[in-house]
Amino acid sequence: MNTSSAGANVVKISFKEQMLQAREDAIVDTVNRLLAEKGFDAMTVDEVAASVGIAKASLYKHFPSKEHLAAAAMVKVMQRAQAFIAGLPAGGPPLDQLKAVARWTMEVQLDGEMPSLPSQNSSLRAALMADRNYMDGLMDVSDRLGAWIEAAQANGSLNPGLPAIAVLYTLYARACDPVLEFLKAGGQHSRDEILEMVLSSCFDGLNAR
Amino acid sequence: MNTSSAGANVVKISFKEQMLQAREDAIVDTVNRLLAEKGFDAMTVDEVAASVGIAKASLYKHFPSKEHLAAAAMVKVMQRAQAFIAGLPAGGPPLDQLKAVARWTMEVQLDGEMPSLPSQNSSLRAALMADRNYMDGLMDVSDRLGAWIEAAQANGSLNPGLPAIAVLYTLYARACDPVLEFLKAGGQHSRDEILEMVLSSCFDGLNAR
DNA sequence: GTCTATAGACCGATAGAC
DNA sequence: GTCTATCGGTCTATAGAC
Repeated sequence: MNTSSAGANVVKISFKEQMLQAREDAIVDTVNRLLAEKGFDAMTVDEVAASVGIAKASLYKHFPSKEHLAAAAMVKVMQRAQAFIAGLPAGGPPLDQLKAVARWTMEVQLDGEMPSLPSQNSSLRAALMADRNYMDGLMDVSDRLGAWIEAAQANGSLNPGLPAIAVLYTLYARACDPVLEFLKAGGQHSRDEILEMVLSSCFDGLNAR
Repeated sequence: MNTSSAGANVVKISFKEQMLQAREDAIVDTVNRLLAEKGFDAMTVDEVAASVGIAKASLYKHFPSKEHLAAAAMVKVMQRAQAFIAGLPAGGPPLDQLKAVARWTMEVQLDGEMPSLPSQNSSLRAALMADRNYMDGLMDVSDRLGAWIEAAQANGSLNPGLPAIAVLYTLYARACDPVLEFLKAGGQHSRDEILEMVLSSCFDGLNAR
């Protein structure tokens, strides 16, 4: 095998992989949208295949089960979160960083891009816990948020009476806060107003200050 | 028909109805527990029948569909909420009343007695909206909470910058706040500590005061 | 003997999986 | 495109109350 044919081979493999990757991206995007729209249980694999425009059998060439499809969508969202966090201007007040992340999370949900998974489904939980990419992303995000939480508590901007883990969970919970969809469905407030209200109730609380 | 036979008839009917009512209560309690444990989609009608200890066909003598089973469970929870609200000492500070209701809601969830329904399921939504008892209960509770919210905002204890509807939704959302289950699963905090933390983050906010 | 309610087999639809 | 499992919902034979 000479250099030129080897080169062609390399290009061909790369191209093929690129196609596979592109289709996988299309699948994951579709799954992500369907998960956000209808939730895991209501989403069917047939629907995914039809929506992507490929045969159901082809889906199973990429992902071995419905759970793995959902896990792939979660991985992608987690990577988006990591990218957002990495893109934040470093050195800002930790409280502002936390607020920015909370706001971003809610924006993703309002935009219909946040997969909604049943927290009780055990097979799904197992698939997520077994997914290295997901768990690594989760750990990474948790570490970064945890550091900001502790820094914000240390500098007196965040309530030091709450355990950091409780604060972390409270921030994560904004990703599936039903208040957002309720207010959106009410139609009485703009997207920005909704974001401000929920962000305020989260950080400032319901009490008067 | 003479008086004595009429009397016997009345007693007999009453007894029969009592049996039916007792079984219906058993069904609703079982449904409530299963809904809290596994959610609507994962709960099967066969499972309900087996758990109650009756035949599935007998279930359908009481409730015409799975959705109506869930609606019945929701009605019962709503009635419990109404009873709790009615039992609150009248005349207290409205903010305290709201906190008491929020705490009660979270206790119900922590005790595994809060049905978890998918908010996206349209047939379930339709069944709930069509259920007079449920809607009446929801309106009643919303009216009472709404009055307290406005009173608390008027007396300066609750942030008047938030629309009352946003406050109401935020309180309702405590009934399905995943932070409770996360903290409980963590095992690092007692039930009371968890309640205090979430209640504090809800009313006082995450920020330092 | 009649009548109701039950138990449990059964059906059609649909999902995931291959 | 097929296969199998499972689910919501129905049907029928029967047991027991009266």
